[in-house]
Amino acid sequence: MPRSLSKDFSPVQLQGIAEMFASLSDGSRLTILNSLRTSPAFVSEICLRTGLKQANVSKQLGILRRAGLVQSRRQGNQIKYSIREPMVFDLCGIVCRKLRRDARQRVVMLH
Amino acid sequence: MPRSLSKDFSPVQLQGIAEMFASLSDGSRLTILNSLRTSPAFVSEICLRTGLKQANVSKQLGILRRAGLVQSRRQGNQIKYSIREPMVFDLCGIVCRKLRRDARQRVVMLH
DNA sequence: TGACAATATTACTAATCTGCAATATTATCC
DNA sequence: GGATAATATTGCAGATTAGTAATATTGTCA
Repeated sequence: MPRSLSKDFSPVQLQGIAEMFASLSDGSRLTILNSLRTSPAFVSEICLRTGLKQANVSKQLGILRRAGLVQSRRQGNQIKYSIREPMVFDLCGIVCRKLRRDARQRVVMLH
Repeated sequence: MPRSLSKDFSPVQLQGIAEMFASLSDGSRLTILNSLRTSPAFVSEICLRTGLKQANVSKQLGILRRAGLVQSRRQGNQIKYSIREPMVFDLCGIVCRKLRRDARQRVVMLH
């Protein structure tokens, strides 16, 4: 079905979508997601991988979990986080390609 | 190529991606984009379609334009805005499907 | 040129958000 | 139980944001 014929999003949908994008609109949170891409990790490991402070990592993980983007499971003393929604990397890929397109075009415009 | 083998995003890329998501993280802006989906429109038409105030629409259009999501072209007295990046609706679609999945799963969990 | 219409910008308030230090919670081990 | 380690939460300062009213800009037409 061509895009032009697909249905509009409802106000409720748009609000939900906006909130999901808000969860993804912070560099630290994307860094954390990216660090979980290779493999699940404990909070302390995420701190090491990203260089972010523990309190900050916990806070951002809470936001990501409430958004349904990561999941956690206790393992003894520690809590292991993992990606719950791999589609987030699809989103990032789409955006990243767009950013590259824009950058390339900006180069051309200067010639 | 399986996702697990694709390359990480660089810090610079992640920051850019986060900023793009930030542009999309507001209900009014998504409403404006959605209103432009059917057809390009003048600012005054966007106000009518969305019910948003003129100053607000202009402000949000500025953010969307700076993000490279819409483009504008003057037509006499008015300025016509149009979608510059249809991929934004792909993003919304992906997120929307995820929200539906989550909602459905929440229903199941209550049984 | 002057009046008018369409859009952009500015200044502002209220609300929200990030990162941090300090503290609380939870589980393990002795 | 008490000490310790891992994680979560709280309170806070500084920065950012959305929406608004008022004002500035830009183009059209007489």
